Amino acid sequence: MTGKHDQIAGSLIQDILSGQYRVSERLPSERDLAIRFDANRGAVREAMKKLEQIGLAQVQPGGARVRPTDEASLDVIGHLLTQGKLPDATLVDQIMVVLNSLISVAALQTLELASDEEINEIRKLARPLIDEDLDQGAHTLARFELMESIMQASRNLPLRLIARTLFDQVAPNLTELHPFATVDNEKHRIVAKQLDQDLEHRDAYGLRDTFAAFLDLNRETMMRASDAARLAAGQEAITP
Amino acid sequence: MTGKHDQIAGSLIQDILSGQYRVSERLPSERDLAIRFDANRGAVREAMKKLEQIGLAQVQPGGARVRPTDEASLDVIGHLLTQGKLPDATLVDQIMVVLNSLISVAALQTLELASDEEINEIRKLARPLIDEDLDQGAHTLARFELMESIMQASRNLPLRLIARTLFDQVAPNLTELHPFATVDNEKHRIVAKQLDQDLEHRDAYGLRDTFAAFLDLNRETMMRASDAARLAAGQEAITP
DNA sequence: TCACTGAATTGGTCTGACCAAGACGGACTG
DNA sequence: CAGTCCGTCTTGGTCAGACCAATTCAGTGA
Repeated sequence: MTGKHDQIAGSLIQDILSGQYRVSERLPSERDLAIRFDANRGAVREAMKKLEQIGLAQVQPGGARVRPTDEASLDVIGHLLTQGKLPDATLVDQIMVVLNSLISVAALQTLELASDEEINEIRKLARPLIDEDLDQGAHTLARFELMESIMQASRNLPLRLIARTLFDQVAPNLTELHPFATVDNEKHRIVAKQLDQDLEHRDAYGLRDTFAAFLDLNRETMMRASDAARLAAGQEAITP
Repeated sequence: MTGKHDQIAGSLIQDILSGQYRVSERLPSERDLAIRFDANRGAVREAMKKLEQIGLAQVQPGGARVRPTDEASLDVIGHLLTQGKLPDATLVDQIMVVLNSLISVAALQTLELASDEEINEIRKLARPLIDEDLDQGAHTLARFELMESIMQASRNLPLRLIARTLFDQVAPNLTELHPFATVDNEKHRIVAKQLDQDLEHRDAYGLRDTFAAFLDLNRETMMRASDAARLAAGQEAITP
């Protein structure tokens, strides 16, 4: 079960992200919030602590103040994605761009340092994309799993932490896009095959380039899904 | 003043990072910790909350357990850097690699979207590297400021958040390396000039490549500094 | 040997209280 | 009248002690 402080934090995060409070504006006092949420001040306090850690608020004796979103922690991304009913296409695209860039690094470092076993593990994850005829949801999941495995195989700790954080925040929002995703299995199959070969031959720069192609395809797919989803949402709003 | 819960959290973080507890091992109970740190359970609780948010511990009814470092949040980086007396050269290098990769993206996106004013702001930060004869510390600071400004000028939110987080965590540890840094001002001057021109002509791909060179130089400098620092520390340990 | 049960432990929440650091309004001064 | 200074009020930080529900874990019984 989600604790009370989580509910409070979630509510406050949503309030801030939806623009209820202006930047540098003072949030209600812990005591007031305790009354509003019918909770103990301790619970509110923990929620505030979370806001502070996420970087959405700066809490000091005298009062807590709202901080600008772009000075927050990476963890806001997830909340930004969740906040609207549908993930923001622009934001999703930006994330994909970042992943795209990082995966290039990961590809090089992984092939340089990874053991044969590790590489085989990665190749295993590519197999379904080559052999099987996955539906949209399973295909998307498989793609992201493959990407993540490359990231984690690199020995670069910051890289891995960033990758995992981003994946963790995107993943929950992915399911909402599944119904709208139209995956071109054939195109992906070709690229996946190439990936598999690059891995087999430990062709680092080949792998990097192939992954670039793979991710462009992926990015395209995600964008199409986002657009389709927004379109559907718009129609739904018109004819409810 | 640093609050009591911060001290407790700091102490626990150091304990965990230095391997006092094995992964998935149970931490002492909040009550025990309260006694050990001569604090109220509430304060300990806030510290535990911080550990959880950083991703170093998973706290559940029944007990808090240690989580593996590579499943933590990006914020551990700072603690990892601070933990030893000297920043770990490998880790610093890994961070540089990541920044290197991200700045390529930022360079492209910035030149595409940034206004002339913004670009002028960035160029202003490059000037000292070209015109002035900075000492080691000032030079390093100027380099990082320039990098950060490019990142922030890109409209890519996740990119900016990652960049700022990394910079924030590296910055405090930078000062310790200053005495050991040997900067080749001439080499940097040449690259900085090229950067300035690329910016002026809005040559996106040129800028990206120049930045790559700039960062390789930077990375090299950081590595040398790290090595020198460790060497000095080693000697100090031998002849105290 | 293994599944089960019950007591002890642990985190989650609550009430109520005190202190010191900031915020804020009103009086005082130029 | 504008600006400064000071006292009060609010706010976060910490503390003490208590109860509940979930988890552990040792001891029991099959």
